[in-house]
Order: sequence, then structure tokens, then C-alpha cells
Amino acid sequence: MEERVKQIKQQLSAHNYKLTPQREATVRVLLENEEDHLSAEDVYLLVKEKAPEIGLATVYRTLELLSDLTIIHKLNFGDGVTRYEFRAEGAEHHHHHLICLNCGAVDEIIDDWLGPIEKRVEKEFDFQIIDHRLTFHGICHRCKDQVKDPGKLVGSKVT
Amino acid sequence: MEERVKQIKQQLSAHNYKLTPQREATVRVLLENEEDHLSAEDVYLLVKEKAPEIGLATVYRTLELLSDLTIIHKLNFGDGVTRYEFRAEGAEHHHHHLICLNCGAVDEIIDDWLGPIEKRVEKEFDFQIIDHRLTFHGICHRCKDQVKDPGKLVGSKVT
DNA sequence: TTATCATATGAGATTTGATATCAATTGAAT
DNA sequence: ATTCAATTGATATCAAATCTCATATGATAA
Repeated sequence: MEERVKQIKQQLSAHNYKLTPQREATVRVLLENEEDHLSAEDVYLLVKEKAPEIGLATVYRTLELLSDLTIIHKLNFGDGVTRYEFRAEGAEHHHHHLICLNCGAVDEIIDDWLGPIEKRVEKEFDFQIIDHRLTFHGICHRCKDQVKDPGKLVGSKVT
Repeated sequence: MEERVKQIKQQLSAHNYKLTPQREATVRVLLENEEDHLSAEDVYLLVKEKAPEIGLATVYRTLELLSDLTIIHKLNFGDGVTRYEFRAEGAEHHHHHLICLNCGAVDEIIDDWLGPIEKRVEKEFDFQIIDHRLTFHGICHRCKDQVKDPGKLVGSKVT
């Protein structure tokens, strides 16, 4: 934890940014909730618990800054809010997500299985891939017993 | 064209909805711009040209209705607006998108290449897939000559 | 035709997520 | 201590989307 904060501090300094108390509080919240996909509002409320004087705009600015430096990654699961997660260290692409249409849980696939498909895209479409996003929508293992008609779940969801 | 309108009319009646003049105008705009990925605002402005009295809320309601009936599909390319496209007829899953980080163009991959990966997900994660979304972000063939440092393009973009 | 009634609509208010503005504060380097 | 750029917090603003509600529409029954 401490060394991750330190590492981020170095990444900031490398670009002439400082790790201010507000930024540090925000980073710590992100680290403490690394398994979640927090929205800016989520982060704001959590940071406020340890640093009540922080402003919402500062949280947004910090998230934007961390995102610019590719320390974290902006995600959009179609629920109207931008979410944030740490970039897998060293990983060129971020991982994939499994979104349960029944309970809303977001699980992750750590592996990147798209290698062969990317090669095909680059070749057939002359498209140089920088990043990708793969999301599966369906029923997670926790819900499979209580959902009888999955067809009902499809509909107006943004994907 | 006419028969597609007729077909949609039937899909609506099947669920006790009527194809009102406003809904028909909206559907026609969507059909006439099938190759694009229009936002609600785009649709609104286009519909207004042929039916100036229509209200924005009605367009939103119509898009939501068509989306509920899975006649169209909501898309989110991370630019802050929801976009819409017709569902491929009969296709279980919609196709994939190539988004150029330089010019913003959205191209499509008609094939569904995820079969083997989906099998693996269903098996390894006990996750029943209903739909998926796959998007590649990178440099399209039209831009590849004018972009020297693709690394610069990565950053705070929502993906 | 006329009355009835559920559905659909338009105008505008409201909500919500996110960004911009700007005066005040901080803190590092003189 | 002084200076000066970076940062912050409060708030205004913006844009997308939704909600409210009075009105309009249209099918059906008398």
C-alpha cells in the first residue's frame, strides 16, 4: 500500500505534478477499494470520510489527472456514470468484464484472450489497435438459479 | 423500406403499441440513416425536418420503446451520448466496432468472432452469456499516415 | 355521431453527471 | 519573508436525459 502510494507519487513528479493531501487521500481510497469499480461520486463520498474538506471538483480533477497519466482507467458500463479502476501493472490492455444483468455484479477476466482476434482485425481492416474493450452481459453463477427466463432481461440496456 | 416500416408496425402492435405519426417519422429517420450511429439529439434534429412539431421527449420515448422491444440497440462509445442502431435481423449478438482515436470514425465488423471465447467464458466462469460488446480503439486505415505517435492518443478516454 | 377512456404527445421544468470559473490558498524556490 | 505558479473549494454552468402535467388523439361503445 505505502509503496504503491510512493510509486504513484513518483509517476506524478515525473510529469511535474505533486501528490497533494487531497490527491493522496483520493489515491488511497482508490487503492483501498481496488476490487470495486467506483464512480466519481463514490470516490468523493469515501474521500470525504477521511478528508471532509475536499471538494467534488478536486476529486474529478484528480481522477482525470490519474487517468491522463494512465495510472487509472475510465470505464463505462452503460449506467450513466464513469467508473474508475487501476490499470493492471504493465498490462498493455485492460482486462475484460462480466456484467450480470440480474444483480449488476461486475466480475473480471484477468487474461487477455483477444490476441488472435486482434491480429485478424489489424490485418483485415488495416486498423492499428491501441486498446480494446470486451464486456459480456449475462447471468452470473450466483444468479443462475433464480433467473428462469433470461430473454426477459435483454432490452433497453446500453451496451 | 416500406416493408421494414410495416414490419416494425407489427412488432409494435404485437405488444399493444401503435405506430403513431411521430413514431413512424422517428423510425424512418433511423432507417434512412441505418449506417450511422445517431444520438438521440441527432435523431431529434432529423425528425424535426419532416415533422417540426415533434418534441424531444417523444423522440427519447420512442427510442426507449424501440430499444425495449429490441428493435434497436443502445450503444455507448464513451463520448457522453447514447447512440442507436438497428439490431442485425436475426442475429443473436450485435456486431463489433472499430473506433478511431484520431478521427472518431466508427467502423464495423459484421462477423461475430467470439464464439470460442464465449464458450470458454461460460465454462470457466459459469456465466451465461446473453449479449456481448467488443470494441477496438486505435488508428483507422484513413488516419494511419498522419498519426506518428499513437501512444499520445491513449489517456483519459473512456473505454 | 357523441361520450368515454386509455394511450400518446409537447412544452418546459427538473435532475444528474461532469466541467468551467475564479478568488483564495498552498508551497516550493528564491 | 517574498514571489509566483500550481492547486483547491465553492459555485456557476453545461449538456444529456428524464419527469410532470395539461392537452390531444384515437379506438370503442352507446
